[in-house]
Amino acid sequence: MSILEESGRQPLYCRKEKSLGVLCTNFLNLYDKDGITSVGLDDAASKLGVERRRIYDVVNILESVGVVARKQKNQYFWKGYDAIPKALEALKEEGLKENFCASSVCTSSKVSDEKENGVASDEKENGVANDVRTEGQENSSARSKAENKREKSLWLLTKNFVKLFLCSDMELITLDSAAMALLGDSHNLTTMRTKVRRLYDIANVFSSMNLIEKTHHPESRRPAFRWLATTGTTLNLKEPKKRSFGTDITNYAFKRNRMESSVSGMSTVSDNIMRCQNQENDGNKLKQNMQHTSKNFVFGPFTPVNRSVTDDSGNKSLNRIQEVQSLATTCYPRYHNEAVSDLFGHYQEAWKSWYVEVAAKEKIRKVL
DNA sequence: GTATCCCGCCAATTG
DNA sequence: CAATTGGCGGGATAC
Repeated sequence: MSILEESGRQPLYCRKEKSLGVLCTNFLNLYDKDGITSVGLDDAASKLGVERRRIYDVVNILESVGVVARKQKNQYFWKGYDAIPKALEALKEEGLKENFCASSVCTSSKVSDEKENGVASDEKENGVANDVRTEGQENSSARSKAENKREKSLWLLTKNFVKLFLCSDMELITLDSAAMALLGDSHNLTTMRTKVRRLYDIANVFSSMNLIEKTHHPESRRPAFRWLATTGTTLNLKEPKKRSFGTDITNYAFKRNRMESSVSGMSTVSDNIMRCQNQENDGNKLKQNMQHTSKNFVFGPFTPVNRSVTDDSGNKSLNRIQEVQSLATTCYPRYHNEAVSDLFGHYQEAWKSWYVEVAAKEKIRKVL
């Protein structure tokens, strides 16, 4: 009931609550339990209250890091956090080996386009004799087609994004530079935009998992991301961020249309409200009564990793260091100086293409 | 303004 | 053919 009441005043639609990051967190919370071995897409979609399309996004990204693995249509294996270290290790190796760092021989910084073939025995784990690997001798046509699509997939993009962090010594990477690097050739604006959009998606879920963290590039002040999980022995991620906004894991809410709650269109709204309240689904609602301290609210994926709350499983003291460290950059003082920003604006374009290119190129190559 | 990035159309794949 | 997958980018939000 309260929801209805409140609806009169509040936005009624909050983009942040619908972010992939939040969805990912919920997804993780929902399946990170003992006994879980597989994930059904339909199940996930309904339990989390989102459209199937979104589940694909999350799952594809998570698959790149080993958290889940494709089993069959509509079904994924649940590997959990424990599978992450291994997956990252594999990605790193894979990235170091193949072209990844060496690639920048020519002037155009290209890293991507790796044909993802050759050795391609990228089976994360043993076992799992799997998917469409119709061995045999014939594979040229059928294979290339499938691969072709696979090449643009979120799955691959994610892997490459990770490799960027793992294989280069760049601590800070802007999505633009990442897009640039992972684009390879076509530098046209639209392609870039699309790629960046995807990277935002990926960055979102990674942020929610604390694999990366958003900051700002020291000088340029441009938003950039920093890799948090140390590839070494122990990953210090574990524990995705707590759920935000109450206890409801479902993501039912109003669509983008804000619509004035005063007039028509009420049908859909109330409909949603109904479901929102119910959240009936099963008994496995992970309840975590968030204390609404307005301070500990974890609003979206991009909030600086906040210490706060006495975390249940206190096995993450490792984070502290990095958190403190990042604080410096995170809390970078922001000042709006007309002249400066204006001047900067003029250089922005040049800077964008210049810096991005140089940074990506130089840095990546340096590793080898 | 700029940075983010949700949403869902619709094409490609699968079954 | 229907159902699954999942590119893609328009345009709404957040800051």
